[in-house]
Amino acid sequence: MTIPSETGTSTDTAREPRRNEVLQHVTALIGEHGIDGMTMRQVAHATGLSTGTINYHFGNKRGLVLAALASAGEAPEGSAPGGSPLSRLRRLLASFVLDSQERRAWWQFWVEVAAQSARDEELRRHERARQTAQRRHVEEVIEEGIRRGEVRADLDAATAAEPLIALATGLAILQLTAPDEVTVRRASETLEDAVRKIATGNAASDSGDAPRASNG
Amino acid sequence: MTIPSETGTSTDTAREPRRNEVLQHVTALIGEHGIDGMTMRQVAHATGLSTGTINYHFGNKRGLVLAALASAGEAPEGSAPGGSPLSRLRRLLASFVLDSQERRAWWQFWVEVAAQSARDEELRRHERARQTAQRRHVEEVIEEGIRRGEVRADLDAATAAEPLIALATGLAILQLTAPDEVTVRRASETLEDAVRKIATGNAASDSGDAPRASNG
Amino acid sequence: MTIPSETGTSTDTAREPRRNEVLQHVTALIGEHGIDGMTMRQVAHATGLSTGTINYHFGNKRGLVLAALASAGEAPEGSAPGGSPLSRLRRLLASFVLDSQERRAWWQFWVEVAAQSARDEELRRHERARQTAQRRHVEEVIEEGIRRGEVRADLDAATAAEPLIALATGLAILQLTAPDEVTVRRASETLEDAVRKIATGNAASDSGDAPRASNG
Amino acid sequence: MTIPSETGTSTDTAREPRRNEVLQHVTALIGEHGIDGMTMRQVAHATGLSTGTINYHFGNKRGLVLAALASAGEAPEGSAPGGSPLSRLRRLLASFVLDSQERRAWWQFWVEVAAQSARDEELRRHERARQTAQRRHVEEVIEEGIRRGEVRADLDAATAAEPLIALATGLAILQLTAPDEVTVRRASETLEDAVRKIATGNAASDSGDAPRASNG
DNA sequence: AATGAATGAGCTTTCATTCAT
DNA sequence: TATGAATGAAAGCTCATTCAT
Repeated sequence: MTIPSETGTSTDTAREPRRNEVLQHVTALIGEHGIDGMTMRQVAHATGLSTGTINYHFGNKRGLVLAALASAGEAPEGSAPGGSPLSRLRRLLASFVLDSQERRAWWQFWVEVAAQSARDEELRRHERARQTAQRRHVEEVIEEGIRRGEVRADLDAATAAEPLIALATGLAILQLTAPDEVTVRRASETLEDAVRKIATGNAASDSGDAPRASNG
Repeated sequence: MTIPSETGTSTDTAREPRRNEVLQHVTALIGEHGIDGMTMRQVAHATGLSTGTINYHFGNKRGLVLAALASAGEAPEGSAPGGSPLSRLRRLLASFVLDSQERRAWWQFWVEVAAQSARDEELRRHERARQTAQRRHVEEVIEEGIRRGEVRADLDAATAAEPLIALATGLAILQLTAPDEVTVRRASETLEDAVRKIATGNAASDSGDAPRASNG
Repeated sequence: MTIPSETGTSTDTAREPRRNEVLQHVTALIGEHGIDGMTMRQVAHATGLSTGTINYHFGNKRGLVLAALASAGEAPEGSAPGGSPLSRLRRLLASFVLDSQERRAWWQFWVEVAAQSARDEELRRHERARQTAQRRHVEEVIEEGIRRGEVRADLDAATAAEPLIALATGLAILQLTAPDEVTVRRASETLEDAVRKIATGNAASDSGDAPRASNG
Repeated sequence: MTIPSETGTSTDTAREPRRNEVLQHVTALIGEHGIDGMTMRQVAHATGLSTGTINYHFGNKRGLVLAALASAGEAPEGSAPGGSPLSRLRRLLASFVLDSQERRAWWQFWVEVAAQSARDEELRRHERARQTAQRRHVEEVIEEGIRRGEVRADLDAATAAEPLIALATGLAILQLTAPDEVTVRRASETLEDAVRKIATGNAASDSGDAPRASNG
């Protein structure tokens, strides 16, 4: 509750540095135990607060989870600004590669939210908003890539973004289920390949032939 | 009691028609409430049995979920045999399009299992086995497609299958989060497009603009 | 149930060799898990029968326990006949020394029955009967010992038996709680000492001074 | 709330008068129904608390039983100080005479613990500690009796204590199994007799016929 | 704002017992 | 006789939530 109104950013408020700290613990705990599996006591213990205090500030468990979802936003380092469109796209897609504990933890959290979203209207709204924002972001990057000549001009940004994200998402889940190095590396290569396929070759390293063609 | 005569697909439909009936209820209930959210009492009520009986046959809730996962196998109508390789591939990918309540229910079940798998070794093994079988199936279909000239010969079946499934999986989740007609139709088109891109055009309709112009 | 009427002994019947086998398993299981802790399934598994069969023959769990109590009678080797009165007494008291797994198991069974008896009228009757029989047995042995001049003539058999058994019983429980060699040896010595104190010295090995006096 | 001012005996009566109240109920309930027979709901009902509260404070049923065992310590009025050594010994042994409902209840609790101890390492440790403390107490009383000339000087306190307690324990169980006045009176007399046998006659009444005539 | 003891509904699981075969 | 699937009451325990302090 009590979302401060006057401070600027929505992610980290001046008067409530504690709040985000709590929500980060919640995100981690959900990734570790699932939404239903996470208990208020675990949150209390992790944050050093009491269950009473947690409920006092977030109303109830649902409010806490919702707040965590709103706060967790997107995968770490997913949308750092700067660089050419293609390099930004690569960086964004790199956040779908589970090569660090941090990334893996975030995706565990996400898949839990996705599962719950399938049967919870409000959660679904949150998650859909996140996806929409992400898709728009990719669209804009692609559009700018086209303007700069880094991306093939025959592409439609509005059509190309969604499959790209879907592919990345599918690969993320695959890595969640098969958490070995080979799977992670293959996912990374597949995503690089996907970028290569939409690139003109003017700014990207490769424009070669078939994706890793290796047959007779 | 009644020993089914014609089916030879499932693991043990032999003398336990009741068993599979229970597991179908479990699959549905997990899709509806999540694994943690499903209660043994719900299962008992849905099946018309008592909780004692459920536990008598499946050991405990975990055993029940595991059995359901093993039984749920794959998305409905996912791998019906017959037809040309490309049409079989289309049919398989069509099971990732959530255009019926049955499909949607199955994918709700699946995403729940995927979430739980991220933190449960045994579930992960099950799910990984399912994915591996699915990938092999797609690989074989593509290989046969290549042999028959329906699929581009420059493709490597072993490499092409995984991204295809990942794309489809990502789209399935997208449809779960945004369960509207537009999203479903777009997912369907994206998958058809993906098939078109690997087809030669001899057997399937072609839109001509392959991601990159086919090379020598 | 169905106690055969025509066969001779009450302990082992001609037509039902199985019955006593079952009850021995029950005795062992009670010693291992307690009365409440023992389950009908354990009995079924141990005997190779089904729970239905067990209940068919003994009515219910209570009947089974009662039958086991009646059958278990006394500590193993407790009342083998033969030998002089004093040696028979020593042999009987030796059954209170937990120097074998068999004895220890029996006493675990017994203490469980004793605990339950404290709040179960019928069990109490059984146990009291066993104690009475045991006391009479000791009384008779002492009386014969007096007649033969092996036991001090100033003793009253009716008064001396009970404390002797009580001492032995108390020591048995002590050994149950402290199952180490020292405690067992000390119990054995204490009982030998008790026998020595009632003996005249004519037939027993010792009539020495204070019981293990070792001070000053 | 109310911090007791004069008692300093128990472990933690400090700021938890409620705790001991609960444990007394537990002791009584175990005596009445046995450890397995006592339910958490019974405890909740008897104490006026909820099962959640009981588990909140004691962790689980096992923790509750263990706490009760630690708290129950010894038989009521067993070790009140004051008086001559022999009178203190008599008073202590009197706690093995089940002539009041309170005593009987305590011994029912105890025999239940003894039974459970036979197959529970931790319970056994508790019970053994209680027995050791009790034996030491008796040893000290006997030693002081010897110093004061009330107890025969040829006795070894370290050796005499254990049989005395074993005898008393065996009699207590006997009274549990045969809860009639005669048995109780006989137990009382047997114990008085045992005291007489170790007394010199200077301070206590003596029947003169020590088990064996005192030697030079 | 913060606490944590207290709650009680509701969960999974066990188990003696029944009964159609 | 013998079976074992089925039962359902009841157990121990968990946990989000409340509330007096």
